[in-house]
Amino acid sequence: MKLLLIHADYMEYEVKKKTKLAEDYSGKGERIDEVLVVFTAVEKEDNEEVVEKAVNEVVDVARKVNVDKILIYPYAHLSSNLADADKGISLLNLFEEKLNELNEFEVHRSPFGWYKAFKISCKGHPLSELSREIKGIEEDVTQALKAEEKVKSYWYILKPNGELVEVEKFDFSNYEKLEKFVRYEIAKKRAVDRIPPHVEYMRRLQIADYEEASDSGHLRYYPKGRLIKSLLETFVTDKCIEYGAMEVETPIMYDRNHPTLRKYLERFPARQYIIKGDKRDFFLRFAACFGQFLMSSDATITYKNLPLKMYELTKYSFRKEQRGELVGLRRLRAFTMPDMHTIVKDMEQAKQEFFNQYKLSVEVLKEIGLEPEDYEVAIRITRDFYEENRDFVHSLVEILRKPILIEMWDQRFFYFVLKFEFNFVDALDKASALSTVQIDVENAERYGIDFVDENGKKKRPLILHCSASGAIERVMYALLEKAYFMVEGGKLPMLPIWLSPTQVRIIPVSEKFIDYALNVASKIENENIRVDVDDRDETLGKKIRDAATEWIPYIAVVGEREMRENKLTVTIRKESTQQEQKKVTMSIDELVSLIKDECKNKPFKKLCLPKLLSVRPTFI
RNA sequence: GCCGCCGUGGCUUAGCUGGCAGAGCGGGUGACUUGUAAUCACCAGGUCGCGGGUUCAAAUCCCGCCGGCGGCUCCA
Repeated sequence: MKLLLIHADYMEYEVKKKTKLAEDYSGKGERIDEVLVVFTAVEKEDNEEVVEKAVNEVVDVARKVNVDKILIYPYAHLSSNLADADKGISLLNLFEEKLNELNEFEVHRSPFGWYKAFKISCKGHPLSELSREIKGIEEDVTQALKAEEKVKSYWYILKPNGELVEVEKFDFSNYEKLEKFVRYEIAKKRAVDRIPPHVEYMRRLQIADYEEASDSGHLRYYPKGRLIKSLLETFVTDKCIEYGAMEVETPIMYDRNHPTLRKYLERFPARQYIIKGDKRDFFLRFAACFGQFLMSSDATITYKNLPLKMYELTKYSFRKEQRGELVGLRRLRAFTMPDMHTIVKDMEQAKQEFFNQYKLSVEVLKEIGLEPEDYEVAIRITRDFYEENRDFVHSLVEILRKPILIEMWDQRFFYFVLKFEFNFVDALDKASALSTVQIDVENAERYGIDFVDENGKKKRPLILHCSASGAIERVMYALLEKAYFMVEGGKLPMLPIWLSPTQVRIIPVSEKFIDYALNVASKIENENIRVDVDDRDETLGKKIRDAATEWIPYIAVVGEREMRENKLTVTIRKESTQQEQKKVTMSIDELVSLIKDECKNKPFKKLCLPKLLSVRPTFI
């Protein structure tokens, strides 16, 4: 809402002619002496709270300049973002009403939507001309946050035997990670003061880096990082399509004032990126929900189409997280999220899908290289839903057979009644959600999504939100943190073979063997394995060391002996320790089939760097 | 967003009670032609995060900002 306040000797206006938007009015106009004129433009985002605030402002000024008459004068020209006429009129009426309620001023209001002539005599003292811009959005945030604060959580552990115990009564002695996770969730206390291992790794391995020229939380990915990310993206996308989802693509920005999106948005306005357009303002999506829900709402869906699964890899989702919360690959403001939505006909089908997608998520993480012991399960649920679906919830614990943290609420505040997350607990004891599935009971209604049932009747479906792996960047974070745990366990850190940028490095013992090395490399390369050759003029020891610091899983040295015997001497990282390297003599074919076997059913991409190390740039 | 710590060649850093900005790695050149975690020599490379202030003099002291890390808060 925009206000222009003029303290006037008098204000005189004459009502001339209707516009299309005119409200009913039968008078001719009026003249008011010693008045505070409030030129007012009602804007799209305005609401009752904005009016309240405007009233306070106006009263404040009126008292300061000591007037007892106020004229509210609708004045569209103050804003380029006007609300529609209905809203304008109703909020102006409210404005008038609220001022009247104070019984302190004589309140006038000139008619909305008429051409009017006016004369005004501005007093010209320092307070006689003031403008005010009033926004309600900040207020919305605090309201929403207040409501959130009121939600009390009850914490339980669901044991593998199906017993539900209060968190305080659970014996954590064999569940160190779960205990850390629970403590993080409930108490949020940590006291580790150092750079997270994955941040050091992501830079040292030339995977990703901060980009100061962008906003915080937007990273750059070097060739190796891009390759890893691309493989993960392809893998998760393939898994969701295999699961039966239809891949779609939707816009990354939406009208801030779109009637359907607005409400959903207002709850979290502080975390939006806003883009100013010519006529409209836009926000950047924070997930694929908007696009897919709008698409679903326009689609013709019948019971035969259900469950209907739609998938998009959001590149990117934007969330303007608080400044102090951003860390490396763990928490970003722009991230890549596999986002699948499933439209189901009823709660039975929702539960069935929830169960299946829980299993899908376990499988996706496992194939990526994150085993069930690498993460902790949390289920968030409303008490009603739990009471009605106790057996179902308990059936979930059967899947992994490990204790689950349960957070229960007396009433539903979020859009879902049930949600699970797989949380990774890192070297600093921080927990981050990877996979998640939620049963949404609110958005089908909000977006007007429906389907036709067997009897030809329109019905409201339920919707599941599923991110089978969680954000891709966060998966990379988890893999790097996991590598750090390997170091702590006395092992050599590494990525899964299928994600290692270089899978095999060929190191010629001296310059004489470069040709042979290239020959070997091309044989391996033809088998869709990423291989490179260290042709630099360095000592063997140096080249071995460099390959090791790059976490290369297979290092093959070639020289006189290998050439003669047509074999490779391969250092296998996975089987080596910090003290001792595991060296195995094997043929090219043996090495190839070893790697092929380890990368079975995984996507492959070619090496995105020069094959020769001598011509390769360093980014960091 | 709030509080605390940090910011010196591409990287890791010394210098910080004010007085010529130093090293190692990496890079370039040359020598060496190497058998499993750093070969040797020489050379180049610095607005000391940015802006202001104090001072004869600021990487060093003060203020503001930007960025990073941690804590709080938050995580649809």
